[in-house]
Amino acid sequence: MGRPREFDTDQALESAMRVFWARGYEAASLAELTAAMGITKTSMYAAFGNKEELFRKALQRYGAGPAAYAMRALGEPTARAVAVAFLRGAVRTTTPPGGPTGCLTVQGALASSDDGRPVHDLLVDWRNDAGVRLEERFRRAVAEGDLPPGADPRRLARFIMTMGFGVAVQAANGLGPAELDEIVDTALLAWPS
Amino acid sequence: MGRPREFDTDQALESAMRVFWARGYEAASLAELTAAMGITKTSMYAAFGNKEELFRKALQRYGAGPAAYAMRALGEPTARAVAVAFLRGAVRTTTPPGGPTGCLTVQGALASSDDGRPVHDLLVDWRNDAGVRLEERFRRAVAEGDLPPGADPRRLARFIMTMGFGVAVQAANGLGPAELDEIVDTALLAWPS
DNA sequence: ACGGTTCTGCACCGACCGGTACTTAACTAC
DNA sequence: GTAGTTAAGTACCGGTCGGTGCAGAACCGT
Repeated sequence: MGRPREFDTDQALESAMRVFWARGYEAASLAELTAAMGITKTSMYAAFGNKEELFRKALQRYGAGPAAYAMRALGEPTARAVAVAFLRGAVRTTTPPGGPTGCLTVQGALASSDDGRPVHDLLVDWRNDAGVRLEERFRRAVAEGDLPPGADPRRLARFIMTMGFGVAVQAANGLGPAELDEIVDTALLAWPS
Repeated sequence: MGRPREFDTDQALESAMRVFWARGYEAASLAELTAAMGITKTSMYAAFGNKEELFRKALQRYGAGPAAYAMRALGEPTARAVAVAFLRGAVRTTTPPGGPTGCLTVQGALASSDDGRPVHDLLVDWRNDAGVRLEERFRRAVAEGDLPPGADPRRLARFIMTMGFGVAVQAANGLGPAELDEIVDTALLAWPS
């Protein structure tokens, strides 16, 4: 009951996510966010709480959308296939045809003022969690004989994550998917046979 | 002639560089910068011009100091030694015992508002230039027979740069030098024999 | 001693920051 | 029709942003 909302919250959140993606958390002003969302500040606060909450929800949406490749990659049958799917996914997501380059979780708040500390820490945790999940998947691969017995799952996971972060920076640097795929091919030469 | 300056510009610039390093360009406020430099805003403007000029000079100092490892690495005798020196240097610089973690050129302005665009572009150029110099060094290595004839210098340079950027993000994520060195060791398995 | 020059410290500028109080509009239940 | 509820729009809040005008202080050459 009450007056119905005149905008689509999913759509507005998608727009906000793109602004955060392009600008980072702190540099994305409420004025630019709400302009992109097509609503007023008042409506944003009523619907999402505040700027930080809006970012948290945008990050959630990012994880379920553009960054879903990371979870999907874990489902690949072999450790090598997981690594390949993960890095190819990173390349695609960081170089979308009609969207911001780079990775929201990397450029969202790599460095920040004291005010942005909560979001900074949130993203640190997000990135580390992704590494832990990759590590667990590789540990399973060792148990399944899919990786050599001497392989170090944690080390391999960190290596793949590091490449992913590097790809995100290179994408922000202007490299395209073809060039990034080449880099990924080179990196995969390090993968244990 | 005129009243002599009461502070050491080099020392003040060093302090400013550290603040930019920890906060990034836009999130570093003039208040925090000048507090760290031990001078007033007026003195800063008189000595360095404005915030953007201060950053440019801090970046120059960063290149000549903490990031000098990059230029130094180019002087190594073999391509492999260059790659090793470059990545080990990146690890050391992004995890200083008593300084900010990560890399100033990466977290300085990966994403920014419109106001920060000039600095953003400056850092993009800085990072790309580093890659080009590495590429030129590897091209020379191919000519000298130091790398296999089929090796692709550009691709190898981009791979090493990507690892360097990834290391910078992992350092900001909290990883220490020992863990980062492990990651570098893993990456170097991809290096052509 | 004195004019010229440069640096310092304080107060202040307009603009924008994230966030909100309040009025009005649009709906539902009765 | 009317009371209750929620959304939308405007106008505003104190605080901070990068940047500056101005007066006085510290030096130089003469």
